[in-house]
Amino acid sequence: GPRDEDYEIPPITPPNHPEPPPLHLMEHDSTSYLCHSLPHNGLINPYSYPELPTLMMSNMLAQESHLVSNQMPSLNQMVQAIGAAYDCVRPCVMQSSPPILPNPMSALTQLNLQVSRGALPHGSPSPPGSKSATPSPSSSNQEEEAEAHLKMTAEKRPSSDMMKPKPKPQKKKKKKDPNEPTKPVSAYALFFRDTQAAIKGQNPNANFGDVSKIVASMWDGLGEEQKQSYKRKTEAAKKEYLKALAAYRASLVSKTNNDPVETKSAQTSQPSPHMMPANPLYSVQPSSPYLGPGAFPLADLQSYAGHAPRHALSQTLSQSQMLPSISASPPSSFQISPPLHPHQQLSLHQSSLLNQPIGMQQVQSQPIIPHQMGLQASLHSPPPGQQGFSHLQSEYQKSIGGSQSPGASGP
DNA sequence: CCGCTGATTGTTGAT
DNA sequence: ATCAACAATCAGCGG
Repeated sequence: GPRDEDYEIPPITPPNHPEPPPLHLMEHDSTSYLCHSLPHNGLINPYSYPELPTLMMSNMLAQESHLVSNQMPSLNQMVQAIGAAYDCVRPCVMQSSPPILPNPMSALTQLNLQVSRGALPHGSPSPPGSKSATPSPSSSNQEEEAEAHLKMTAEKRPSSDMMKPKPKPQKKKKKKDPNEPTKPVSAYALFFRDTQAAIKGQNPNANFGDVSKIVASMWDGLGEEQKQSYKRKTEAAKKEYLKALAAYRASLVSKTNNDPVETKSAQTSQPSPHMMPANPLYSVQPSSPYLGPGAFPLADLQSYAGHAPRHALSQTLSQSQMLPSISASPPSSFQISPPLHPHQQLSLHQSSLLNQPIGMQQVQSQPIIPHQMGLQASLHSPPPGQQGFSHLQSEYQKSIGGSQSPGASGP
């Protein structure tokens, strides 16, 4: 795969971790060249999810928790070191520490922070999007070049001649019949759609690239169960899509044969009496549309964050973050998002709709229900904006040590 | 027939 | 309509 290339294998394995961690630890991120050393730390902290995790992953929670604690110290150190090296690092560290916030937001917040950094007020070297910008000119030159070369080679040479079915070069989108039924979006796309809103809401500054990375990380960290849930939806949609497609084709054929004029009526009636014609997909998915954007995702977001993104996220975050917060405008980008917990609702919905294991688990294992409710209530009312949680922010900071200054807070 | 690879598609938002 | 990063999916070809 494309991104595999990057995986260069982490030069440094986490000394502290005896076992290969489930996820975050190992992140050999692709872009590690930027800052290998601190990969996880950045994430780790941020991802320490206190109670959210219960969402879906019970076991992970346990593991991670302990992991987090272990890493915390190292994280600080690393950060410091890194900071020294790269001047930008401190930010990442900061908030990571909250040991256990009562609210789920913690994870989310962290996430935000990371992301927010992307906004970079001024000159920041290398936003995620601008890969070519190359943050470190001298140091990674060779590597970069090599990489680039490799890429190019791969891109151009490799299979171009060899295997390239390439029946039709169609560079970009091929026109599709407008009438043709839309293909069901992939599980990932679905997930992206949902999550993206939440992420953006929390980090307005995050650009598409950042969001994409985060989402990817989340997706990666997403429990299989959850993934499956998405997949199920997709599958169902696909099924219907197939049907619709068949119908569409049939109608098309008939249309061709018969009368073009009948297109409309043919479509409508042909497709299947019992199924919906226009967009089977949407009708199928109860999740996003009904609950609303952000509902599920948000909750998930937290859990995802906690889960520990494998690679990109950490890197991305660390990179970006570092620069911005350097000086001191933490709060600006760092808005804590309202802990909306629509998640609960969602779970219920899902479970009822498609017996979701997740939801059940949550309820069972998570006694926090009351807690959540409270949060929900508070969050729910206020707009997704950032006002409602301002106090939260304070609290959060407080708990973590007031200032995010890395050096300041010693172990 | 299965696996691998490349190309395509989809997500949002800005241009 | 296009692009950004990313993942899923599709299509084609080789063993």
